[in-house]
Amino acid sequence: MKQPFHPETAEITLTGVLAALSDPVRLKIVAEVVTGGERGSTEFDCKIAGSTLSHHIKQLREAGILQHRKEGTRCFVSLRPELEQVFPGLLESVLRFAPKDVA
Amino acid sequence: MKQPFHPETAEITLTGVLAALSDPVRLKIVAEVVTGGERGSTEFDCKIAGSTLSHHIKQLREAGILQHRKEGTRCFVSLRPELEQVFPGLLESVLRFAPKDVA
DNA sequence: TATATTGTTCGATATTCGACGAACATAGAA
DNA sequence: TTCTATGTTCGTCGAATATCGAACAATATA
Repeated sequence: MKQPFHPETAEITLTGVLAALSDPVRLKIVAEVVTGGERGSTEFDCKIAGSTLSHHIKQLREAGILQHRKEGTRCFVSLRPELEQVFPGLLESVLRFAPKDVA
Repeated sequence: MKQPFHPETAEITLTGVLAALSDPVRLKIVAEVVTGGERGSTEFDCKIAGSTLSHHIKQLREAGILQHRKEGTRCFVSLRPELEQVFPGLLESVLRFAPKDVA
């Protein structure tokens, strides 16, 4: 059960986080995880190919925004708690305006 | 004295703003403008070519973050006030962490 | 008018990104 | 072991991005 790579907390950068959030699909994923907690990676209703979804989740994981846990054949993503310590309040400030793009 | 193109307020998007801010050079420019008000475009101490600087300023302008004013042979950029109306508090929340990348 | 200053635009190059399908890997089920 | 479900990785494509130098445009000044 090899778990996916996550960067160190010290490697989380502001520009990296902003770049990861600057995509509507990824913003939607983050918004769902923030409001609903951990989600299986099939539960996001994006009309994109599975490989593309995997790509976006990887971007969010490597930016330090998401945790990614494998369990059996399933994958679960949740918000990475260190993000709030590194950039307290940032995510909330951004997601407050998310519906403008995600809806 | 043709003035450069600025998008309509309604065209300012969250993802567009985040993408524009997800670059260290641009983040630095915005930070300087926010703290120091209007600046001549030669006053940013970035060690990049003038054409590249022009490109970055264009990105920020087209994202709705900066105003761009030409006066004679000089150019002056300042924060676009509509940004605060569209996404109140967003810029402050981001720039609070800017030194981590800009310094 | 001629020259200098200041930015912008253009062309070239290299990189990255978002998207897809196909192939692969892993783990559980039959 | 064989099959099935679930994701990941790979290869590829076109589009976008970052960077530079060179050429250009506009304005002020000599």
